[in-house]
Amino acid sequence: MTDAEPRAGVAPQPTRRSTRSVTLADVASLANVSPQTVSRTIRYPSLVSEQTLERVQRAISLTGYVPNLAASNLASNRSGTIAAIIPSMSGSVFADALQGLDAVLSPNGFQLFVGSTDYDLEHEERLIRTFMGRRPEGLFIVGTRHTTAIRMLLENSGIPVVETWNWTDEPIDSLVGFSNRDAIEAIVTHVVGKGYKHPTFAGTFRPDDSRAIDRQAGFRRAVEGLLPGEQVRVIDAVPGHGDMEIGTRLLDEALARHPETDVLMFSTDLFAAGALLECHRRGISVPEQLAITGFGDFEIARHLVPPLTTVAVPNTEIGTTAGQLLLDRIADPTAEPARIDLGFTVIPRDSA
Amino acid sequence: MTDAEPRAGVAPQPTRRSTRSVTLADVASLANVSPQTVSRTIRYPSLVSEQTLERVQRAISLTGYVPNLAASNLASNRSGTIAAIIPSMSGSVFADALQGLDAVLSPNGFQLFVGSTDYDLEHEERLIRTFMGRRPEGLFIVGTRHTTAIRMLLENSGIPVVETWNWTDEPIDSLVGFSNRDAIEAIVTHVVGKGYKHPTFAGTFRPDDSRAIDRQAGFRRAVEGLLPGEQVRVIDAVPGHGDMEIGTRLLDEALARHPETDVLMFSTDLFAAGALLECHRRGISVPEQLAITGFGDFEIARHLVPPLTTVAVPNTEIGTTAGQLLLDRIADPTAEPARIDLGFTVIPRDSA
DNA sequence: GTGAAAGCGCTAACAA
DNA sequence: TTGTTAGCGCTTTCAC
Repeated sequence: MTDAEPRAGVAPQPTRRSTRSVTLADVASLANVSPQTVSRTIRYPSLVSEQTLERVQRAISLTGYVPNLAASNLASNRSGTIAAIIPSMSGSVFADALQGLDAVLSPNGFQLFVGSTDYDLEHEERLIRTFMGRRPEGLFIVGTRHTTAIRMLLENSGIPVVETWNWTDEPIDSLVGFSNRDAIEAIVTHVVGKGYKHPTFAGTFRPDDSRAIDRQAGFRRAVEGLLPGEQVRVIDAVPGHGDMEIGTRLLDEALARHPETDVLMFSTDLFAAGALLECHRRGISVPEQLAITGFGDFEIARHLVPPLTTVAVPNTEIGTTAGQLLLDRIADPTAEPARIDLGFTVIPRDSA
Repeated sequence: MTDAEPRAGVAPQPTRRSTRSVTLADVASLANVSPQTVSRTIRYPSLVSEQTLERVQRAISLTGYVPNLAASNLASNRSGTIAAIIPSMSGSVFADALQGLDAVLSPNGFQLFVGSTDYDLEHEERLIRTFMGRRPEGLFIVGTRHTTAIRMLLENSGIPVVETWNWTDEPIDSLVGFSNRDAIEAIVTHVVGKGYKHPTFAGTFRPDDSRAIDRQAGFRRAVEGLLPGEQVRVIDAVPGHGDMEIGTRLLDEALARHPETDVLMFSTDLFAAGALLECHRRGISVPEQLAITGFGDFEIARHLVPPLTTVAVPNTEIGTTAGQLLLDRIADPTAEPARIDLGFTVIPRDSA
């Protein structure tokens, strides 16, 4: 017997290691059917005979078979995934939208890939490029401002894309959001109607955070329209650890730089809450000495003393609506892209 | 010319449609190199000649090639994914951990699959089964209680698993957490040391939320040990919309059922915040008439008036530590599983 | 109702 | 430094 002769009864060396996990073929040979029949049993149980069904199911549970979705994906050209791109995971608003998205998608068999851009469009671009490698069947993204490369990539991707949380006349594909600008304009209109004459707007304005920037623009437009001649006062702070902490810093700065302010309007409820609680501590009475408003209608807004005047926005609904839209367009790729304005609601409370 | 003879110059009909997207082979033929060289150029640029590198990179950008990771996964038996299983996406604590996890994983080329169990172990089981089909290279999971089927599945999965946010002597594999029981015991010890004699514990206690249940157990043990003869008062509420709202309901019930309470201890800061703000509204002075404590050291805790006595737990650090652990064990599968107790810190403030 | 053959797009292993 | 070959585990297509 020479080396060249394979020994009888011994399988030839495989040219590469397998995953060593249970495969369709293993289940098939245990159940004495073809691999194809196992696949059918799993995906279309009604197409196989009852006897086969039973045999295969027993083989599956005996072997602990877990289908390899990468192989399935490759063969079927369907990934069963949706990519979700958000600015940040912490901070509840986007998490709420994700929860809504997942609630709609997961019962329909889609899994969610999540990535955060940290409010950075370059980072967003890298993230999306990587994610596209998974061939997601749909994409959920916060914001309507993107690099031109990403715009092109997504326009040509052939999958449904839902931009969210902003409003634009030129979405890449579908859009589920509201106008942050109009929302701030509405709350400014509300407080001006209440008699306030010297509003100051306060927030953090990262260059790539178009929602915050839209809000600032809304403030500017509202003041110019409603209080002609009035200075447009905007205060910003660098983002840091702790939103309420930022609120107290913004309060400090507003008091120092614009003591004439009669209503301090924040770009989120968390800043407003920090400032309002700081007012308590300093004995500044709200709204008598200084009125305060927020944005977002977080739960804390209605529990604060006094409760916070703010704008409610549809966090969770953005996720569920976008999810449903993606499902519809995956089911029927000829469906038209949609533009859904979920709007906002000014919530008048006692802080202004 | 018979039917059997292929016509000269005409490729045989493909037996199935391709994905119709750009492939390695397309790039290769454009660059006049073999597919393997394209693969190498992408993955190990230093192994190809400068000239080839340039040619291939030009071909890639010309074609807009995006590698198909499902194919890569299948061929290499490496998915580049980590699965993360959390009870809920909304509510910042787990989102913070996810953020930490992603911060460590994503620079190392891993993508995160996220699923939420809604505090339901059966749901968790279904979720994990589905996720395993993606062949994640590691698994991050909140909690140490799982169905026995899942325990077995994960023990035999061959991938590193990190359980988090609890403490146990029998983890499936690695563990990064702290003892919720000890944490509550510590804060009870603190308030008893301050002279309080009639503590009541309040929270929501879902059967599958072992963290909340551990906290309740810690309270019981502490009271029995420190205040012999004292009744162990626990109030629960059904989970609902709005944590602060739950806090006000729990306050109501504590006042009604246990008026002797001198310190009301909540299982999370959010409940405590809701109750504390409700006390303001009702003119109940804190801590004079009623002391209040929380759990978690959320940002709001130090901004409340009076600031909230609570227990700080390492939310984000759980994510980063678990992520590092997963990376280490993926790099070196022979490494020992680790058990890391990140501990907690009682934060004495003025609310108790 | 079931099976055989081919191939999805990539990488491992080996050869040159 | 580069190319060739043989799969990874599944689904599609088509035949029976």
